[in-house]
Formats: sequence, C-alpha cells, structure tokens
Amino acid sequence: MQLVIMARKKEYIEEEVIEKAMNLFWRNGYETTSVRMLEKEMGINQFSMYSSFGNKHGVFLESIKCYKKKAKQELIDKLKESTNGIEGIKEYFYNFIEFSKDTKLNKGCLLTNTVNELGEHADTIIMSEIIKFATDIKSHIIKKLETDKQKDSVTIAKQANYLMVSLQGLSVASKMFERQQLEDFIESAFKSL
Amino acid sequence: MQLVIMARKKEYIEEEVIEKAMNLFWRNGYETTSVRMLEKEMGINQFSMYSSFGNKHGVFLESIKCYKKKAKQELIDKLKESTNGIEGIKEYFYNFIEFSKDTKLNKGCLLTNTVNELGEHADTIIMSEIIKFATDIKSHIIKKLETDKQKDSVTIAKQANYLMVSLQGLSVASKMFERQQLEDFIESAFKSL
DNA sequence: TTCAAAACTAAGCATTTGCTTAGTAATAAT
DNA sequence: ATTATTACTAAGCAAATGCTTAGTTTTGAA
Repeated sequence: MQLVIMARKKEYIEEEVIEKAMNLFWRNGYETTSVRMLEKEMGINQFSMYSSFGNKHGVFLESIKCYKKKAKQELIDKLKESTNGIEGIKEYFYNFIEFSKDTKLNKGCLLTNTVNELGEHADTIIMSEIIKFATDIKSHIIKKLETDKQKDSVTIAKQANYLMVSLQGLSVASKMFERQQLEDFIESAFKSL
Repeated sequence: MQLVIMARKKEYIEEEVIEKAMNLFWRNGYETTSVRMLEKEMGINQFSMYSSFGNKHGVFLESIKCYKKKAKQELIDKLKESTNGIEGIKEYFYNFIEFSKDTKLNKGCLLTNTVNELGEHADTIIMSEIIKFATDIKSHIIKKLETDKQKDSVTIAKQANYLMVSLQGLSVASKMFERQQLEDFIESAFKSL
C-alpha cells in the first residue's frame, strides 16, 4: 500500500480520528465546525490533519464516507435483509430515529444536513457522494415495494419518490419535534401505501 | 413615534433594507451571510446597520419577522380564506413551492432552514418566533381538517402532526429534488387523509 | 552509527469575521 | 447664523478563520 519507506510511524489511526471528526460535523454542520475544534476532537495537531487529509474540505469528505459506511451497516443492511416488504421500510424509518439520536433532540442525517446547509454551492464531489447515497437508499426502497406484486411500476416509482421526501422530512423534523409527533408522522405516512 | 428631535434624515427605509437582508439570509443561511455581504445587499453602511438593528443578530431577527409577514400574506391568508377543507391545505403545499422558488431549485422555508442550521443552540428569542409561527400554521391546518365532521379530535391531532412534518420535509426536499418528485410527494401525502 | 525520510510541536501567516470609533455632513430648533 | 442632534463615511479594532512553515523528534535502511 505504502510505496515509500515509512520513517516515523503515525501516532493515530486515520479511520479512528475521522469518525470523531464526522460526529463533530454531524452535530454542528460544516461551517460552524472550525479546524481548532476538529483538532481537539480528533486529538491530533493541525499539521497531522492537513498532511493526512489535505484541508478542512478533505476532512469533511472523509467524514461523509465514514457516515455512509456507518449508515450502511446500521440501517441499510437491515433494510436489505428484511423480508416483510413495506413493513421493513417502516422499520428503517424507526431505526433512523434511533440512529440519529443525540441529547434530547436528534442530529438528523449528516447528508441531508449538508445539502440543507451548503445548498447549491456545495462542491460537486460532495454532492455526487450525497446523490449516490440517496440513489442507493431509493433503489432498496423500490426493491421492497416490488415485493407487492399487485403494484405496477408507475405506482412504485411514485411511492418511492414519496418515501424519499418523507425521509428527508423525518430527518429535519427530528431536530425539532418530539418523539410522539415523529411516530404520528411515520404511522400516517405508511397508512396509504 | 420619535420622541427626540430628528436632526438628519435617514437615507433608507428600514423595512425596505430588511427585506433585502431577509432574502440574503434566505438564500445563504445565517452563518454564511457576512456583515459585508449584508452591507452590499442592503445598500447601507455598517454603521447604519448597527444603529438601526443593533447587531447582526438583530438584523436576522427583523428578517425573520419580515419573512413571517410575507408568508402570512402570500400563504397563510390564502389558506385561511379557503373553503374546500383538505383541498385548501393541499393548495397551501403547492403554493409553498412557488413561494420559495429560486433559480432552478428552491430556497426552502427560512424558518426551517434556521432551525436546521442553528439547531438547539439557536437563541431563545428566535426560537420562540419560529415556534409561534409553526403553531399558527398548525392551528389553521387543524381548522381545515375540522371541516370534515366525520373526524374525531384524536385523528385530527395525528393528521395535523403528520402534515406539519410533511411540510418540513417538503421544505428541505425542495432544495434538492425536482418538481415531479415534489408533486408525487404532495399527491401521495394527501391520499390517505 | 550515520542519515535521510516521515511525523511531530508550536508559532505564525494572511484573510475574514463582527463590531467600534473618529471625523464629517445634514438637519431642525433656537 | 448658531448650535445641538442625528446620520453619514471610512478607517481600524481584536478575535477567529483556514492554512503554512520552521524546527525537532522518531524511525528504518545503509
């Protein structure tokens, strides 16, 4: 992997410090998280940060990848393995609330937070990572909807669109509403499907 | 209104420059909007800004009030005057998409954007303004739901919760999804009510 | 044991942030 | 016309931002 000879060993594991950075970005967003804050949270010097990840933007990009990996393990894989059709999607919604739990209120989804914060002037690399992730989730939702053989493809497409937007809604709403209101939302959302 | 004698006249109308500030905050969010950007957009000097509104936070607070006023005129009053029950709420959803239109994608709702950006460490004054606004919308939604005499109060409460979260969802989703996906969302969202 | 490569520490860089202040111009009352 | 009061311009402030660099320590290979 490393072609050049290693003179002095790194005193940290990049994957480990990135997970800490990710949690900070998740709680605070991109702009509000300063390099000094990252330094403290990651437990490494700015020099090390820049030599490992290039710049703040690089740290963020790796944090996003870390988030995707975590979400895949704790959310998407469960959805994939579910065998109860739409009910599995509903469980995904409930799992997401647990996944994004913080003190009292929730942190939302890091990727949704990012789109919401940076909007259209988010850079293209980050944006494509986000779109890839969203597309992936959507495809799994479609697969679960397809287990109901009654549904035609147009209905499935519409319902998948609907569920994706609902998921975004849940992400933001979980940052300001109480548990009960979120559950009312999930239950109502799945009533018509 | 003004008790002290006016020595030199202000060269700007506070309401006018605040509307410009509001649009800037709406597009960019609180942190990303710098005082220098506000200066340019509002067309007044920093000194004038600070003497009129105290600080950046004050400009933002007035911008929020301005947004609420605009939303009331263009959205809430229409909802209030509607006589077709749930259909009126649905029209509110469609009107919101128009209301928050920008270049290509949408700007979302300024208040939702703010909660999403500042989260729990948004200051209490701003937070209470936001909550007051959300409560107001919710009460109007409930009124429209109540026109259907078949529905008991528990159902109405649950459906109102559901619609409020859906509205948040629409706000965020409109910043990243295309028109068709948003319409699929609205149509599906109202199917079960 | 020497030495070059890599990783550390810590100080410092230019720029931008929100905000202030010194000095000048305009206005209404005397 | 004088004067007090307000509003303007523009320069400047400390602090924070993302990032760099000079100097030291650790390491594996010769």
